Amino acid sequence: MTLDRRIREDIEARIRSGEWRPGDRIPFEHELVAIYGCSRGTVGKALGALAKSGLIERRRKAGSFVAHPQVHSAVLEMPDLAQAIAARGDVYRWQRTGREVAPNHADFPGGAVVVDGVHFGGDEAFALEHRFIALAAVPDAVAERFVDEAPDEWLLRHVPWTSARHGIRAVAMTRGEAETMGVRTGTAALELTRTTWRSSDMVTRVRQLFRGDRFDLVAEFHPGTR
Amino acid sequence: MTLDRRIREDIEARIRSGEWRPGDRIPFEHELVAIYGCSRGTVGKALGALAKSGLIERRRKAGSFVAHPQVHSAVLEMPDLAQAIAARGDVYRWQRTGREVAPNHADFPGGAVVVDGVHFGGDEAFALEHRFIALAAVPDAVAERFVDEAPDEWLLRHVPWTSARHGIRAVAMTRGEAETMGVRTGTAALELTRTTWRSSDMVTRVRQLFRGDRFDLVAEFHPGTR
DNA sequence: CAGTGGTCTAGACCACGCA
DNA sequence: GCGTGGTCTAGACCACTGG
Repeated sequence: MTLDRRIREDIEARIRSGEWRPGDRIPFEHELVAIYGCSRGTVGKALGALAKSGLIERRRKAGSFVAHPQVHSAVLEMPDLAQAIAARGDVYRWQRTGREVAPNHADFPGGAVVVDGVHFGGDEAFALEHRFIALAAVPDAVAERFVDEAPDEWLLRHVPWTSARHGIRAVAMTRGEAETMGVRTGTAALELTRTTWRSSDMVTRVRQLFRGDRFDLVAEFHPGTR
Repeated sequence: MTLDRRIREDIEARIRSGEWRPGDRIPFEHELVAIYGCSRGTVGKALGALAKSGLIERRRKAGSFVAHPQVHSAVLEMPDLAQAIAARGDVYRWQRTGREVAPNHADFPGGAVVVDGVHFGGDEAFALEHRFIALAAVPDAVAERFVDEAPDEWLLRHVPWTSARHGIRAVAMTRGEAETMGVRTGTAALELTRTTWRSSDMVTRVRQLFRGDRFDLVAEFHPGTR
């Protein structure tokens, strides 16, 4: 156990136990230096980590204070479909249902490849996918058929380090969607919309539709544990 | 601009631009020390932050390497209902529709308070809520009516620093739910289930139901920006 | 204006793991 | 064995800001 971590966990335990309550000032750096018999650098690193995780606030001249809790953000595990399906014990399969090139799409200067397909788990359709891939950012995509490999896996190998924005909604399936999924029209579905950038260039935009009764997302929030 | 941050952004820019690709080794600490003319501590802090954010991997004796991208987690902003509704320009209102004490609930040793209610935005029902509050962790809850104040706000003031787990699904509204929400039975709804702990004690469990067409969650993923 | 946190330095020792 | 990253030290200067 490193000292840095021990200091963090000591302080976190006092906060979680209620011994130090929101708004309370915790000991100054130089006091913690005396308590733990270490250098200021080590204490500073521990407090810095606690501040980054949102558990404390630090103010010059005033000291460090227990922050007021705000359970307003959580880490959401976005599913890798192939893995999620494999974890359920099913065999994953991608089936492309359509592909075209849109040379002039309003949202994609330089054009886009549009791919439609279905992610299967065993014999059941697990998710529908409708995807745009920007040719300006990923010119290689124009030569790719996406028959044997799903676009997400292909993109992961061809486009390094992206950022993303996800939208999550509940929608009723249209008739065509429901037919493909093998459920009744109007069945509740979880709609995941993801836009992905590399630096400031849009790389891909995808809409994935999951059966509401077969799929759920999980988000964890553990301040200080990050 | 601090030097620590400048080093981080330099390296991140080279990774995002593709100059350094996944799997590539980036310069050793002592090389970066020479490049930036600073101490090893500063370089180490910068690389440590990049590693924590998942942009690089560090291995003893081998060096630091550009990680392979994995867009599998994102920071989800969990809505504060009152704020979310206010942001839409509506007036927020909580209406309790039920409250009882369950002294012997299987999941809550020590019993629980069970609260039902509706979150309104203007005249429209925005979300339904069904909540358990563990009396073992929050004994004060037995005396609280939750008429004037919604349980989430009350809990925020009475139970500091919790961790939580969220589940997100799409469901079809039951007849009773749909009537309360003023929509047709079977309408798609976003179901948010949150369980909250303080240390290892379960504090509360809530199921919130949102109209799918009036509500969406947003999750951002920006490696290195965290 | 005095004391805090923010940042940085120039060392040090150590464990690990590749060669 | 030996070089790497992981951790820590005992200082230092500075900007900010609360009293």
